[in-house]
Amino acid sequence: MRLSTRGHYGLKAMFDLAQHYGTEPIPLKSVAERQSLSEHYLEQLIARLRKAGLVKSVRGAQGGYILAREPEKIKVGDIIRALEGPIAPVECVKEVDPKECDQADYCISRTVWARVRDSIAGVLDSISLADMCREAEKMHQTKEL
Amino acid sequence: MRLSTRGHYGLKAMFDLAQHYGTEPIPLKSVAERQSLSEHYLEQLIARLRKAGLVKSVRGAQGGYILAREPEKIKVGDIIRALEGPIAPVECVKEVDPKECDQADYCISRTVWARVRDSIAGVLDSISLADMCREAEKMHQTKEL
DNA sequence: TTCAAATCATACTAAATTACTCGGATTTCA
DNA sequence: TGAAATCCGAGTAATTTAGTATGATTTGAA
Repeated sequence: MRLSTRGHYGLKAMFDLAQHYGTEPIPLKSVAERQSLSEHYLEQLIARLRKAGLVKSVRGAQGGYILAREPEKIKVGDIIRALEGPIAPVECVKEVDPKECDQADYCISRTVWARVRDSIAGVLDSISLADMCREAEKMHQTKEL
Repeated sequence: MRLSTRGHYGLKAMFDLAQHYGTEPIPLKSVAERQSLSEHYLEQLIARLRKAGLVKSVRGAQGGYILAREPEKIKVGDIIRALEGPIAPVECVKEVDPKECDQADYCISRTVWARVRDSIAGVLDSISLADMCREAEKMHQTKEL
């Protein structure tokens, strides 16, 4: 029941972009450094995020990446689906285009996995990048007291 | 965010044993046939379940497997943990012995994954094999009307 | 007593996936 | 014109997955 590093690193990168939202484009190199990730590997991840319409790129010198919309309107679920595909603990309850087996109608374990899927999606779709930024701010303040 | 077939098949097998609970030991061969699974592969899965104390084995002819306790007292979470290890979308929020990175204290994405983990565990630990048997019964009745 | 049905144990393996690296082409600001 | 950046595709070592193969051991029943 593991996420790959794609989702793991990708969320970190998007959170980093969210924390710099509203300024100039952020080069991947700086994201990679701050988050301690491989820049080349991040390139591949951000390509998926770009194709999913979650970030915009600015090419050339002084270029970089920007969130395609406000942090409030990007949910963690959007990011994870873009990087890892539809949420599904098992193939037969994939959010889109599930491959159901012949016994799907009678399969009780399938209903268990559907509940797990909904529970995961519920959490991921309830948290926005803006929520994460607010939590970071709160944590920072608590630390300073 | 996928479960391996270990958890997937393992739950099916345990559900099969639950449906036959209270009778004689059930040979793996019949479980494998009913659930359309490889018997040899199931052997490996059930070995883990036995080591985890969830099933008891009876060796020799007329032998087989029995749930180690009532279906009411075996949760899906017990089965999944025995087969897949501690529940954790990412390494740093493993239920036991998590490998936290240096920034764990400040890492906001980590708190996201902790919430996902708790949500998954909440669902899995709320469903017992007995619940699944009742649901199967209900489904069967509905179908007959 | 012997046979067959079963569990138990270990080793092997093909295929897929993961988590990258590498090399270079292209774009664009200064 | 050069440096900083994105963009693109290929390659790859390591790991995991999903089994298969082989055989030893146990035990109830004919």
